[in-house]
Amino acid sequence: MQALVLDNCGATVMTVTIQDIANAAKVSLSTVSRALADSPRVKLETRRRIQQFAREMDYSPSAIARGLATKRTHTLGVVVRDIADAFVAELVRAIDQAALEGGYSLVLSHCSDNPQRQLSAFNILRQQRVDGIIVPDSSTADFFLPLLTEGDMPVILINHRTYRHSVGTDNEGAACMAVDYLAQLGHQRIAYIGGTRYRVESEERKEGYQRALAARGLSRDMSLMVDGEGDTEGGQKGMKQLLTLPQPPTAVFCFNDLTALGAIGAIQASGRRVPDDISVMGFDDITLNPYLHPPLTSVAQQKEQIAHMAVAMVLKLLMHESVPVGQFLAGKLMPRGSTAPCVRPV
Amino acid sequence: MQALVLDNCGATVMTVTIQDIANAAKVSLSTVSRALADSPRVKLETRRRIQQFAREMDYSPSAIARGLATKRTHTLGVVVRDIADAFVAELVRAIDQAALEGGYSLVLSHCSDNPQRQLSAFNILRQQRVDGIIVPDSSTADFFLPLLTEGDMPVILINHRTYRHSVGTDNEGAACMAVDYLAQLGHQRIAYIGGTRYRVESEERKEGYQRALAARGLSRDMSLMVDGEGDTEGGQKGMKQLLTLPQPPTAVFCFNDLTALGAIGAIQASGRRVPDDISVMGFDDITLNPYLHPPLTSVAQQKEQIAHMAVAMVLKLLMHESVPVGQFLAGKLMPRGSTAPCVRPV
DNA sequence: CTGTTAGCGCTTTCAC
DNA sequence: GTGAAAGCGCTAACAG
Repeated sequence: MQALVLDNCGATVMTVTIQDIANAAKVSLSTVSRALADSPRVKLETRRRIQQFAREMDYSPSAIARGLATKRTHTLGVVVRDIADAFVAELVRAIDQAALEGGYSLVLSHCSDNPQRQLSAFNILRQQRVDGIIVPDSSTADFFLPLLTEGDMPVILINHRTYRHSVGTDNEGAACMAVDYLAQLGHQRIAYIGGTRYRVESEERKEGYQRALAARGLSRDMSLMVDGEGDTEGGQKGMKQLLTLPQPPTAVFCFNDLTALGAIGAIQASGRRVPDDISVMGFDDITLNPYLHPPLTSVAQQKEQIAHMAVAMVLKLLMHESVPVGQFLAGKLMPRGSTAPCVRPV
Repeated sequence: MQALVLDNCGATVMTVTIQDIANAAKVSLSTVSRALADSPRVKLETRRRIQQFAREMDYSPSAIARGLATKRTHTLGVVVRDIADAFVAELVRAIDQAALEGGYSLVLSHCSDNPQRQLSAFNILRQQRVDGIIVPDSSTADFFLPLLTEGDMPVILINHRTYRHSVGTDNEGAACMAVDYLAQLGHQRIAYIGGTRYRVESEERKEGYQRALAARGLSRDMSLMVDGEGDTEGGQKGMKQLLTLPQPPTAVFCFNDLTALGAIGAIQASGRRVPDDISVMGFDDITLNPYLHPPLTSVAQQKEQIAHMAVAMVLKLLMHESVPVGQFLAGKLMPRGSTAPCVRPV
């Protein structure tokens, strides 16, 4: 191994540095630095030679030293309440992909529902000197907003329209489309189970829900609008509440797919069937949806696009380029087996 | 704001350094360094005073500078094939928790099924100088193994028994328990849908499956052992194949929950019902299981413990302490609605 | 085209 | 108990 022969530092497990390569190639340290950056300021021949040395010596640049020198770490912080939330995970996957394309990697930080953890998540990312932060889960946004305004680190929130740097889905429009679809199926008593943990988003979807009802001339019944937390349990509770109504809904639009899953559980537990007795519809369109039983009707968010936009926006902010104002993409209706025409219209 | 008054470096957005604090407190830089590390070598009073300054000036230590100086970044790399895989996500969540407790944060890197991405995932983590790597998803292990042996970075694989630094579940034992449970329900024709992507693990679970059959005196029928890839699609395909058998199984044990979900889909598509006609059982016990319809019977892996063991092991390896040989915990049976007594024994 | 030098922000000997 | 100074591995002026 060339590398070993040339290794002039006594220690054995010492990682090879740019200096080692310089010694080996008998050039100065800065020439190596330039050569590795493929700078045209270095003669092509020496450049190749140096790169060859680097390869032979199995050189791996220290991102950390580079970060210290350039004040850019090429890392993005990602703050999630819970990576095990399917939609969040899918978003993070897309963000990682987009980040990789831009030469960035991800530092993941959980913040749970706990203010203390949220603070420590933020501090960790700050100390790690990530170049920017992406928050794919709007349920944690309320906490971060205050912290962010004072810092200079670019932060972008996904699906948090009230924040200036946000991208995501047009929640209201998408929800309206969803509910309109239920109305088209002949449903007249359509309920909404919200997701209080996602304050802003849930309100937007509720707006869309109401707009669709109004457009179809359906009356708005406050008892059909209940709260969930945005998870399976919340959906279950919300649905139970709806089932106690003198006249339960024939269709329910849920804040997200997890909520819908919980709702379906409650419906089946009450001896009713989905979609025969009650149609259920979710939001987000997690990849599991087609494999659920019944397959869950939902409205899909354009995760890949959103992730790309988010990453692009952080990078622009980083370059002090002007960024477009929040872009919110259309949702896409995904009709599946959990919804069916209303068999007993009022 | 005290901090602003004391800020003697011209620039406005300059982050405060240890030097700034030293100037403010009128002590030397090294004293500040010690004080912030709460070293007893600094007089308690000055220590407190310096810490107070740090707080007022909103000082955030640069993990990156510290890393360069100490050669410890306090970050752990996590390589996943797909974070959107529910079990992986849950494991990562637990790892993050355990890492946080040890003062570590996580760098997430996707590697997909693609050798090129796998290599780049590895290189990114190497360049980022993570202190160690945890691979929660054994499906990517085959690729990493070669890379790892030559490096000096501690790497631990979860559920990859053939590797020296591994922790996880006793796959064979857990699978045996699972199949025994099905046998107890009166099933005699029990199938296994494997997960080829998880070569080692799938073989171990298949061993357990066969051991349980043998222990119950049930004959081993090769046609009842089919392949899946370890995802929903694979489960669907595998089940379809089983349904074409002259005498299909009355119960099927699946490599994991996703596979089981796919299998259930195929069963229902064929007009049969779960568990009435065929019982289905998964593995991993993802959190969604109780909310599926029918709720999925599974065998749970002790995710939190495993994550703790994994993190503890990397840290020990890092300290050059001796590590225990692979610890593989027992699985836990989680009987739910997707399995039922066999109604038509042979 | 290449080399010299001064940091980046921190830790850590070594002196006093 | 505190300070001075070297160095971690790299980049980026500034010279030549």
